[in-house]
Amino acid sequence: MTKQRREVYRTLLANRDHPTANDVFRRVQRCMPTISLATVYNCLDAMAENGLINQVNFDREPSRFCVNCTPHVHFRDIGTGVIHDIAFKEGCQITDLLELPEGTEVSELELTISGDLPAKS
Amino acid sequence: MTKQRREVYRTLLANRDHPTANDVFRRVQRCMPTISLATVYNCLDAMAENGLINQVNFDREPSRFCVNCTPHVHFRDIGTGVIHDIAFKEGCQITDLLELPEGTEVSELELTISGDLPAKS
DNA sequence: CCTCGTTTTTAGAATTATTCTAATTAAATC
DNA sequence: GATTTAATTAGAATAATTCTAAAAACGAGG
Repeated sequence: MTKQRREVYRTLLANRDHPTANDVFRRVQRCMPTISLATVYNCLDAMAENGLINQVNFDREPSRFCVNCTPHVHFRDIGTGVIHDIAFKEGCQITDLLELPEGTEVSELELTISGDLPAKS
Repeated sequence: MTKQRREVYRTLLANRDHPTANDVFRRVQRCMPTISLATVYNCLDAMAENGLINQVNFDREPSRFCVNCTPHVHFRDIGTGVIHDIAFKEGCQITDLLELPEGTEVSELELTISGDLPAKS
């Protein structure tokens, strides 16, 4: 654990809006002007490998990062562009819905959804 | 519909192994040596927009393309690297498992899984 | 608290998938 | 068949990410 990693993590916690690596870089720079973009990538990758954060990919867009460690999926509201974390209903296992061979071991699962939220009433 | 688009589509149908744009380019070149990579991207994008094919994204890897138009998800076997199409069980709706606000309209949904298939017995 | 071996950071260059541009060619419509 | 429109081409441009090599920071023993 280095100063840089702590600061990157602190920044992610401070604003849980699914920033890109570049967003994180610009935010961390405010407190730590000498940090480099490569370090931010390095920190994010290291944290993602250790399951501390999640890497979120929408199509060909730049990766985003998410500190929410509870099981959830990502929903992009097409109207606003905002990405929302969506939890599973109680006791639901996505893999139960799939025709996976008996005994398959799932190590990564990423579900991303785009759509429109209902208009506010 | 142009010669190039027909050929790109024919190539995808001939080998349903989730090729990248570059893979498709190299395959189409064998029959049509003057085709350009930009055209392959153009054709793939056009077909994906019209729902004729699917664009498949695993993390930060190059996009892959899939001619399977039935609803399904993608499973990468970590051992072999092969991507398998996995169907849903009868009558299953993934969005039923999620805490989505009543009335949410889903327009895109992508589910990718990595893991290990059971050893053959 | 000093040293040694290891890991991380840094700046900048390199890579690579993808997109853009402008000119040419092909398709479709009348 | 002429004309309008859209697609193709080659190559340059872009942008996210990764790599490189050197310097700095870390952490475990002593």
